[in-house]
Amino acid sequence: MTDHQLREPTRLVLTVLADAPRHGYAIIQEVLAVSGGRTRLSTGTLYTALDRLLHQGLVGIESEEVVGGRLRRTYSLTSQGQNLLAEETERLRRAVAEADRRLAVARLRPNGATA
Amino acid sequence: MTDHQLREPTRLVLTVLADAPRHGYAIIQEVLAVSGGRTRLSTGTLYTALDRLLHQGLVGIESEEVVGGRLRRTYSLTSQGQNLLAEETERLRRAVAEADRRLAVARLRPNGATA
DNA sequence: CGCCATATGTCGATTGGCTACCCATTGGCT
DNA sequence: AGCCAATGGGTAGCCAATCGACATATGGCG
Repeated sequence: MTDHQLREPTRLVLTVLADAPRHGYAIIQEVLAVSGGRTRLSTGTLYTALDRLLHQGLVGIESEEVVGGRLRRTYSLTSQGQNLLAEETERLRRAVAEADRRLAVARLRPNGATA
Repeated sequence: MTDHQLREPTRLVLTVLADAPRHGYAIIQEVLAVSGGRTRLSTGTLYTALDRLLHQGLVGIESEEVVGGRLRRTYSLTSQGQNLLAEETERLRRAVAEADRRLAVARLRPNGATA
């Protein structure tokens, strides 16, 4: 199925990787900033998500450098990831329009349509 | 925080209940229509979601009628549910704008996606 | 009669996310 | 010296929502 069902944390990871490659910690900071402090990505969520996205080919490894005996990876969005994010964004745009439309109807009749 | 993180199926249920009360099967049909046949809500998802949403006070029971020895419930969005959907819609609107902005940056430099 | 649409529901497995940990280093405050 | 915050990367176990398959019942069509 083409039904991808991205959840919010995962979608935000792809979003903040869209304009520039970043390493894990930077992704967390960026998501925090973008969401206005609302979405705090935990490391548990992030690294398992990155692992999953790597296997799905949605993100790739930009570079690896050894810092203090540790591997620091910088991740980037693959073209496949870009396509998925673009599709998902279109889907959301439609969902937003639909919700707006229906919420407007609801406001016209404050007590609902008596079935 | 009470970070609700609505998943897509749940959000679509609230969306199609926004303009009019509907019973379960009608919700499934409506979601299918709205999504252009893309999102097929399974009954497993729907009825457990409705149960959850009832307990959370986001949807209410509009009416109940007995048809063929069975209870047919018609659900409606509560004002609390309306507020949540409105908030969620605003959040999504910002997310869409953010994704658009970053995807535009990505298109300006096609070198990034090394994959 | 079999099959499909309508209609409501349960159950087990899977997925993804979350909390809570683990590790290391730099730097500032007391 | 002892501690905390920030930077940086990672695992384990538990939980909630979703998914797929099944169960059940009525009524219409061929």
